[in-house]
Formats: sequence, C-alpha cells, structure tokens
Amino acid sequence: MPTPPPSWFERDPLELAPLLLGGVLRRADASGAVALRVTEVEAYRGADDPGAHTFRGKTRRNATMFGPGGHVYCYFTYGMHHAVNIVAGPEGSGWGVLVRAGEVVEGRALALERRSARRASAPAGELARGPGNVAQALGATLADDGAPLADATAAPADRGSWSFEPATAVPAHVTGPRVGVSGPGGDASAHPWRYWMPGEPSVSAYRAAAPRRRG
DNA sequence: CGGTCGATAGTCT
DNA sequence: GACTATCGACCGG
Repeated sequence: MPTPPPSWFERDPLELAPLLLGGVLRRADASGAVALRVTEVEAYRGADDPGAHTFRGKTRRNATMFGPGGHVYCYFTYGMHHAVNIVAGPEGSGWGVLVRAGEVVEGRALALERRSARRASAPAGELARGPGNVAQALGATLADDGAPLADATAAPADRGSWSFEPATAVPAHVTGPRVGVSGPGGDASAHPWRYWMPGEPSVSAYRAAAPRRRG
C-alpha cells in the first residue's frame, strides 16, 4: 500500500493516532533509508489542548503543524533532541501526532550507526524507543520539518524523503496519559491521548512531567 | 529494578 | 529567566 494522500491524514488526531499504529514510517537520504513500524504515538490537539505546542497559536517553531496534514513536524528540544510528528487535521487546525516509538524494520545498521555516533557508550537494544531516539534512528533534523509524506518525492539535499504506509488493520492497543506533559494537558482522565501496542519492547517507559527543580 | 539528576540550547513570557 | 512532548548515567535496594 502506498502513502495515502494528505486528505487521509486530515482528521482529528484522536482518530488518526490509532490508525498510525502498526504502520511503517520511512525516511531516506543520501546515506540510506531507515523504516520503522510505529508502536507508540501521542495525539496533540491544538487550541483545545493545553499540552500542545500549538495551544497558544502559531509561532515560528510550530508553523508546520498549522499547515496541511500528511507532513512531518520536526522540532528540537532540551538542547539536544529532535522529535518527529505527523501533522493531522485540516490546514489551520494545529493538530498532530507525535511518533514516540517504533520497531526498526529496515536500515538497522544505519540506525545503529547514527545512535552510536551520538553517544559514548553502547546503544540500548531498542533503536527507536522514545521520541528522541526515533528521530535519531531515522536521521531526522530540523531540515526535515515540513517534509511531505509521499512516495517517490524528490527531496532537497539536506532533507530526507518521507513515506508512510498504514497497517492493513489497526493493531490491538491501549491508551493512557501522555508522557512528560505537565498541567491540565497531562491529566490522565481528561487527556488519555497516548496510544501504544502493549507488549512491544520498543514502547517507551512512562515518565510523568519533570517536577520543578527548586533551589 | 526504580528514583534522581545533569546536559544543553531553543522558545516563549 | 523559566520551562521543555528527553535521555541515559548513576546510585540505592
């Protein structure tokens, strides 16, 4: 199955998120291709979602999320990590789905090389567990922000070519509070917007929002 | 195992 | 100036 048209992605992230599970996200560039079977995602719902980057409107960083669905929103955070999202909803909505984890199904050697290059010690057994590691395994950087998900795209030299192939059937999954989201957006009962496939070794461990450090 | 904490810089108030 | 959609080392049990 090829990458669906943008219209397929242009729905509520609460609906799109589970549809992404089990699908294969792939990024290719001059050094090769890495693809992963998505096992964990989180929905972010714009103006209705205090936990979303887009909650307070459009800025330079989140502009891509306000664009049409079916594109990659990539941002940089904590001074060292990138994260990959798939833009959802209609243009102007500011909706998206964060890709938190996946099983590497293509380009394992390249993914391993990328992780090894960025740390002193040996990488963990799972190459794409956690959003920072997903971006690292895929080789995604800020240059990928705004890239379209499409087959056979001619990407600029500094950016990868992205595609996404949905699963033929939505796999069994569960939901829970999002990781690292503080305030009302992290509330378990009102925003159980993390979706994952139980039993998958690539799924990241739950972490509550970092408590404020005083001192 | 689980908790605690430093690294490190872009973004927004 | 505070916070961050994080990661992994380190330490105690």
